[in-house]
Amino acid sequence: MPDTRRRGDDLVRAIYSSALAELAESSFEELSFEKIALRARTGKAALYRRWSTTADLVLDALTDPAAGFGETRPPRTGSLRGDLMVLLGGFAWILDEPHGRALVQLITQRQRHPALFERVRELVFRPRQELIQELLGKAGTARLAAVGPRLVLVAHIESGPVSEAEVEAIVDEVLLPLVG
Amino acid sequence: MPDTRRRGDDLVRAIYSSALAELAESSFEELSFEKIALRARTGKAALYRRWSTTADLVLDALTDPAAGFGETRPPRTGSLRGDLMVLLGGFAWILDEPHGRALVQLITQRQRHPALFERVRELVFRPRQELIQELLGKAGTARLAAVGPRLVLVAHIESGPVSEAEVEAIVDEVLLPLVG
DNA sequence: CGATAAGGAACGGTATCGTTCACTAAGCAC
DNA sequence: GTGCTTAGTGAACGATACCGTTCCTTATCG
Repeated sequence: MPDTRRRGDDLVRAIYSSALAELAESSFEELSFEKIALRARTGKAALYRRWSTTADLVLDALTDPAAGFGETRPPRTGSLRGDLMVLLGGFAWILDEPHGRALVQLITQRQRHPALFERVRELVFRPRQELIQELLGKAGTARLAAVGPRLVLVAHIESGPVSEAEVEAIVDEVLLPLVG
Repeated sequence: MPDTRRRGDDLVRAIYSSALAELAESSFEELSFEKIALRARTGKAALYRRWSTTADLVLDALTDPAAGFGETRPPRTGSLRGDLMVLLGGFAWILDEPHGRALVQLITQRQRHPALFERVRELVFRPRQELIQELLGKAGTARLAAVGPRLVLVAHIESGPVSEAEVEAIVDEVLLPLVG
């Protein structure tokens, strides 16, 4: 039975994954090295050797490209409506993924962990907002470009997973009328 | 030194106040009978005599009219813009009050404490949404009426207290164009 | 084979838990 | 007022869980 003990990056990625999964299921306040180590089936020592707080660990986990927040490319479907649907639909989808639910837990941490919150904003909100602002052209102020992602986010917080139909409604009833 | 020991409703209101204050400063997960009792300068026994979980306590605290979530009356300033400003401005103001910050802590509790979240929705979101929908007249769908409060809420979550100018921008750049 | 680091158990320390106790202030009946 | 009943105060309890750290064993890699 070879390869029964993970090392290095292999182990680190497993830890990241466990941390985000744990975060998605509970809350940042309830995160602990103990639970993360248990879920990753490793010892706490391996964690303390690398990080000194759960905030540091989560910060690294978010930054890791493998987490899936990396690139957000412009859709180019041909129509503004199509592009908005792809961008916001993708956002809604991510929010329901494990690592996306971890993100949702972090948005309430602005005051207590500014660095963590800022990282979330950089990884999730800013790239989408910038893309949308480009799509909207000269009509798109920063505030207007933020409306779509923000509405999707609150919809998710209030009612859970945001359906395609809901995204459609946001695009058709709010965003398009505003720029048309 | 008379009246040094509170009883009944007097004490209960002090407990409610302490619970919401404690919640505003930390998070729902970190709430404990111990902290609430300490802040209210009473014994834990007085709390356990009335509630069995912090969720029950907070639920009652929110429901208490003295908490300040009670009435939300239509503004009637004469103009749609004025009415929207009053409603959304008032909402933004509440979110920065102690009991409003307690509310913000609860909006992430939908999955773990549905009853608690539902109460928050009833007390804060629904009344404002209904009033706005009335204001908008026949042009106002439920989804459209929710846009204002939702944008104010996310603005608060992302950047802290929402200024009058920010509310003005939401009204002028988003809401009014949508119904004009 | 030797150096490194993972696995896992154990440590003492701390926090909160829910409960119980004796004490005494407050409210009520008379 | 006096006395009785109710209930808030405040401290203590043992139980439990988890904290962050350290230890020894052993797999992995060069």
